[in-house]
Amino acid sequence: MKIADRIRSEIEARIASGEWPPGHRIPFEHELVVQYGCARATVGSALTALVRAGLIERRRKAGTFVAYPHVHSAVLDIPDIGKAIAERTGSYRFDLLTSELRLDDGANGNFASGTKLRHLTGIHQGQDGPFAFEDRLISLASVPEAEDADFTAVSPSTWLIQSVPWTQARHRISAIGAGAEVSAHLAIPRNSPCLLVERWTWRTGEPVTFVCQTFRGDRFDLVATFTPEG
Amino acid sequence: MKIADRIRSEIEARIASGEWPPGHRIPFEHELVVQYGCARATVGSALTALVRAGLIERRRKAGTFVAYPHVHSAVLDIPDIGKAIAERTGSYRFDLLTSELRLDDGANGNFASGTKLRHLTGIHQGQDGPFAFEDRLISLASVPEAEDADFTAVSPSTWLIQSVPWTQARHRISAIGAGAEVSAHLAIPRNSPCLLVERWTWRTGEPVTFVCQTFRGDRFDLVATFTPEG
DNA sequence: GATTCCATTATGTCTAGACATAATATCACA
DNA sequence: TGTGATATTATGTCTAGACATAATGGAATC
Repeated sequence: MKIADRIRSEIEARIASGEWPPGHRIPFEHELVVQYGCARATVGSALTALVRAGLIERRRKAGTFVAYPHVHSAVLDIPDIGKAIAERTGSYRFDLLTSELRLDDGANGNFASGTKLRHLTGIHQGQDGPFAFEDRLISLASVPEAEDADFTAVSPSTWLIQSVPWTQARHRISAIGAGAEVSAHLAIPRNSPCLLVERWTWRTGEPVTFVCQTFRGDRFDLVATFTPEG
Repeated sequence: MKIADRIRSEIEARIASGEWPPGHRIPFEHELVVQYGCARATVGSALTALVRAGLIERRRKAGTFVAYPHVHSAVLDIPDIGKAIAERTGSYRFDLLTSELRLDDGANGNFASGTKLRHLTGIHQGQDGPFAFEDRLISLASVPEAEDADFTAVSPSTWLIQSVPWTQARHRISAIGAGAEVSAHLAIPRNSPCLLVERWTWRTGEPVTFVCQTFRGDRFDLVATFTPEG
């Protein structure tokens, strides 16, 4: 095991066990250097990792302290839906419902008004029926290749992931009742609880795609984990 | 600006713009050393940060390559519910409904059977009525102080965050219809869509608390963002 | 032609130390 | 007494280079 990792995990353990409570000053870097018999840069990299993980705080001249716990954020796995469904049910298919070209009417508020868009809708199908309904807009200004792509062969999600390197994304996760369209496509009663995931994706500040995915509430959930990132 | 940050952001920009597409080999470290006139360790730390952000991949002997974009993960803000509601509606209150001590019956599957537990239920109240219903178990083996804490004064979430440094958490997010209990407490019709957040929290591998929070679907959503962590 | 072995090469981790910066405590001076 | 200059100290960033490790391409061998 790397020296830096050993230092990090030993400090981590002391914090987790409560031996070093929040606010406690941990040994100075030069003390750790002596204790572990390594260079200061090595200690430094271990401490930097702990800062990233939110476990400690470093203050010049004062020293390094165990951080007060705060509501962190967790890492949410944004699964490749196709892969996730295939793993869960054994098979996966994307059924394209509609595909058209149109200009942004300004209703969505994030594409520049008048942007040429490809508008797609479709169903993510698992082994035993529909899993999710998808409604997607792709900016042809950012991704001109999307105008001619064949989305009956590859699902839009997969195609985009393989074709467009994106740099920023924002997700909104909420619960809604199935509307008329969704209930018909997902074969569930109207107003059944569904998980709605809306995702905006940007590349260099330019919006690339906006997608609304409506999942059957009884067949899907998201998992997020938090660990002091190792 | 730090040299390492400059290197990082310039590489980032080239990737984001598409100038260096996925699979492209970026300059060798020793070339970047010459280009930026800095030490190899500095280049290395910039590249390490880019690896963490998932933008590049380094292979010994082969070089460093722009990573193929993949559905990664996003950072989900797990809000302090009280704070979030207060910000959104202007006021917040936690109404404790029930509070009892009991032994784990093995039904939950994550506490050791027979663990002494504190079982709490209550309502998160916003300006215009109930926001969420909470059902929580706290392990008194891990947090003995919870036996005597007064949860009418401080909400359990707030109390726990301030008292117990936790190290691991797992969240499951799903959409469900309001059951009898929830619909009564949240003043919504039965089967209304709700966002269900279940959270397990551990400390040094020991389960600390398990909470089910059921949010009114029409009043709450979660936001997750992804950016190549800067 | 196929396989094994080896030198080469780029990254991975580390050392020892330099200089910068920010925060603190102390001391001199008004 | 209060204030500001100064020395001290711990972290922040960086350098120059060492040695380790893994992957690769090609040479030597079967």
